[in-house]
Amino acid sequence: MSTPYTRKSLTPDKIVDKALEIADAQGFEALSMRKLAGALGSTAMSLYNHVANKDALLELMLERVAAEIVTPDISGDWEETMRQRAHSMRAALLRHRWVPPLLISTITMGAASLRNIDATLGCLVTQGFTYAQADWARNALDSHVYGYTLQELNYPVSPEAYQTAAAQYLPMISKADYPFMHEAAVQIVDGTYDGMTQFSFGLELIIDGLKRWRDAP
Amino acid sequence: MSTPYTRKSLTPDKIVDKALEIADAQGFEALSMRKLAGALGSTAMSLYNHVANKDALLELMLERVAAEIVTPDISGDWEETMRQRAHSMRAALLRHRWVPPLLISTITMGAASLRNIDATLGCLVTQGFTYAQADWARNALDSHVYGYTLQELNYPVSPEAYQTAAAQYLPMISKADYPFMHEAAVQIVDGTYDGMTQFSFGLELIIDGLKRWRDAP
DNA sequence: ATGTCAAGTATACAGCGTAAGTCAAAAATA
DNA sequence: TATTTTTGACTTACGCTGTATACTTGACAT
Repeated sequence: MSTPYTRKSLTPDKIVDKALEIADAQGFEALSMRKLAGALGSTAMSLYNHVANKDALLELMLERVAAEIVTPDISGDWEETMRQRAHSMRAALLRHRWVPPLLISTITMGAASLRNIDATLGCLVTQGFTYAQADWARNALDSHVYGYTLQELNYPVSPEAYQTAAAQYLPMISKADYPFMHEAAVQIVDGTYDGMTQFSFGLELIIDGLKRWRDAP
Repeated sequence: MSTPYTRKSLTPDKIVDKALEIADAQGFEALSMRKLAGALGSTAMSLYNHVANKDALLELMLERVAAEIVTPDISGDWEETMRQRAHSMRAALLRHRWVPPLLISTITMGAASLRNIDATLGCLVTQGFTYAQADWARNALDSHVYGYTLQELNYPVSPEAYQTAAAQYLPMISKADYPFMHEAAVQIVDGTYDGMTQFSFGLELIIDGLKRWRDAP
């Protein structure tokens, strides 16, 4: 009855595995059905026996990524729990750079996402937040994660290279047109400022504000 | 005298105009070079006499959007200025829903973007922030704008329909699997919570935190 | 009047997602 | 065991995409 197929050389799992591998390594635009099939030693149309279409495949991929995010411990200290969740979200987005652009066009309402949201609300609600407050808090925290990571991914220079990059670009930043950016670049070159924005800065700002809000709404 | 078409009927400006029109109305994936040319009464290849390629067109489009954002008044009160800038950024992103997905893949370093960033730094720096602080502050504020709008655009239900949508989906949110989301939905249905997250909430959280940080770093 | 140059157009190519149809192997049934 | 049914893989084909190449045409300077 439930004897496993020996002929199934392709399975949804294997397909999603390879799709993630390709997207992570070569970017999302490099992921075509033909290429994916080729990497699996098969042909494009064979994939459609296991995956409805490319959008469905995408949703499976996003669900995998969602599963990588730490599920909040409902009884854990909310501040530390939210911190960990935010950092693991950022890590997942950086690991899979192709995800952020898709977060808009694709509504991800898979089990992993829902479970995570539920646990997040749960953690906050059991520690003094109302449901409305918990929803707002999660929204504000997630906004920071998404927005910060978006900017981080967009940034053309790697953190180690800020100083040399600033030195290189400095002559191109017209002091007349962009006086403040120019001065900022100068400060990065001379070491006054290392040029690194920090994920934790905004995160702690928000956590701190949430704490204050909960205690004195 | 009038020939069937007058020379130079196409200009970069006209092309970008129409491209924005199509993308705003029908989404980004609906914008193809052939379709765009057709809407301009021309053919696809004609566009290439005025625009290097589709990516270059995109950059022009993004630059137009960037120009819609309020340029901070350097001598204005920083709190109010940042508030206005954030709101106008969000408005621009909502007006052009196709933008956010592209913010990652396309580095926008056009004049309008640079001018805005420069003015933002300037406003903060002239009011007591160091350059490093100003950079962090801008980054945190922009993170909120991008992240919040991203979630807002992704959300499948319009704000007016939250209550009816919650009532509709309630039976589908398993109380066993997602107890907290279930309760949240209940509270939206019974009116305890209107289900609306608010852009200003997170924004004020951050502004408040920045103020505190500047005064006691 | 003629030559030059820029703008418009036609054709073509490689790639895409995927609908439709074919075929052979595995599973179910007899 | 023999036969039927189901299913996964494959081939072909269609309409779409961005754009390279080559050709034509209109406008203007000499």
